[in-house]
Amino acid sequence: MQFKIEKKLENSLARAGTITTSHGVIHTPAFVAVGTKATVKSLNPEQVKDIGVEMVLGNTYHLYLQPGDETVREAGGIGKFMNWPGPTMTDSGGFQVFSLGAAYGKGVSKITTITTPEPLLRKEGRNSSRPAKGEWPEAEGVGSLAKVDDDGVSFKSHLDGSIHYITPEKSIQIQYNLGADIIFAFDECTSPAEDLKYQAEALERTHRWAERSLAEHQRICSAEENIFSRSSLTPSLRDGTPPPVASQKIFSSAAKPVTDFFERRVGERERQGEKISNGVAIFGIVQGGREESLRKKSAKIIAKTNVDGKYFDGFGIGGSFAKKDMSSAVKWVNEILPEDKPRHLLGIGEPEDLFMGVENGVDLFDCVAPTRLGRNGTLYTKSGKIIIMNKQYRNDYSPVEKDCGCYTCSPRLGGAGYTKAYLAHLFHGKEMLAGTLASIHNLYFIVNLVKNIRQSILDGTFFDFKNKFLYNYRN
RNA sequence: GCGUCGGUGGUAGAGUGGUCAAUUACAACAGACUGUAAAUCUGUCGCCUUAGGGCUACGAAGGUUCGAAUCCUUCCCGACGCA
Repeated sequence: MQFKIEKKLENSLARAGTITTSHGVIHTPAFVAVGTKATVKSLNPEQVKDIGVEMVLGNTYHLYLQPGDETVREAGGIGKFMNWPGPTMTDSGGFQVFSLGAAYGKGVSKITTITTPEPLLRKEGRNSSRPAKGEWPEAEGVGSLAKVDDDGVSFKSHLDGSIHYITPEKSIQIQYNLGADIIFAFDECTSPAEDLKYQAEALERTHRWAERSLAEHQRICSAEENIFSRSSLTPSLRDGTPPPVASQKIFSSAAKPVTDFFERRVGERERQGEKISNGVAIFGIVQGGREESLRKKSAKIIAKTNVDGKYFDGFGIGGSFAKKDMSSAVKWVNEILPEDKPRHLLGIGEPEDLFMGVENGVDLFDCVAPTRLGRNGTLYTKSGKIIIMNKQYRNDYSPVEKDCGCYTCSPRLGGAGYTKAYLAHLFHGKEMLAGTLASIHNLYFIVNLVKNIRQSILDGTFFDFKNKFLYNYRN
């Protein structure tokens, strides 16, 4: 992976650049489509591509549970598996520590209104030792499906109740099997309801896990280099016989031929003439809640974390934010992180947040909002969000947005394109097409917004564009 | 014509003397959703209201009762059976 900055915007941290991976180029700032279970919900890859998406984000935890990372590896990696030819990244499962753990059943999410510790929301007795095999400590968190200890996280599968233990090493191993271009270190996303003491403890843990993630990444990719580099690729391996001992440790089902997959990757890298020591880039994740000292400390530590001189290739900024805390947290962090590496603001992507993030030095975003809102009947427009099921749209025969270039809004087949009345009808009728057309529009809206933001950086018109857009958007 | 069963809020359908303005589902209306346990979830859903309550309601009209959607009588309507 390579990151190049094309232009920096004066009087801000904003920059426009490119990330090059063996599967293609991402023009940053960019919005990454979320495809948790190796699918951008309701869309096929061609639709995703036509929308203008340049990278898709899968999830370690979800794909590990179903269909299993081994299956994805055998399929040739997440991109090949889902028939998406472009760049991919996988989240480490760190967010599920939060969403299935501290946040479980509490109505707390990425964005909250909580800005002070709320003891009532905290679980009792957490941070104890790892549960014994086959046991789930119900008493320690009512209904919670994730439990953190210093070594890793116990998850109780939401699919079948089975218990799984994921460590930083395990997360990286799974992510290697998933085979994305960019992977993330395993982290703990904390709830803002936790007190400062817990935030600090969790942060220390995240930092230790960052180093362990990086070390495991190094271990695997150097093993991969040894085993699969051209010079050492032995004839027996080409036949698909089991790889040597070193890789058997890495891949539990070593009997299966894995050579094709790696040969393909090696070949691809060589064809592109890239001098990359490994095809997989790893991003470290900065946490620290809303506390300035913790955020800055985290940025410093993650930035300088290295294993044998190998540093993180980029950075994720994680956490559950109160809206008003987000810009300051992002700014604190990006002022410290090395300028020459990409930063990904994890899970954030409302229009206002995109401007805020870019202005404060963010290069990559991902967010479930466009697809989830779309499926649930809320559509982005330049003058704010609309709920398409509302009565007023039942007989509105105009497109969602007149000058929108998305498939849903554009004239097709000699007609005028889809109308609000038609979308309202599809939603009221619970038709599958509803979610698809709405997701296309919303994803296009957000992806295109970020593209326009990028262009405004190149043109030097960022602040003008921002002010005009937000004025209209907020009515 | 005789007999049987039934008529409940926009719909379906519970309730069969007081805890019933009436379970529930659907529809309707409004809202939420930010590294996806989400094609999900929440609220409202007779009328009025100074939000405590007031008023009108379970086909219609009478009646029994302290009290009726619930029991009785007559009528109207529907389904089925027999003529």
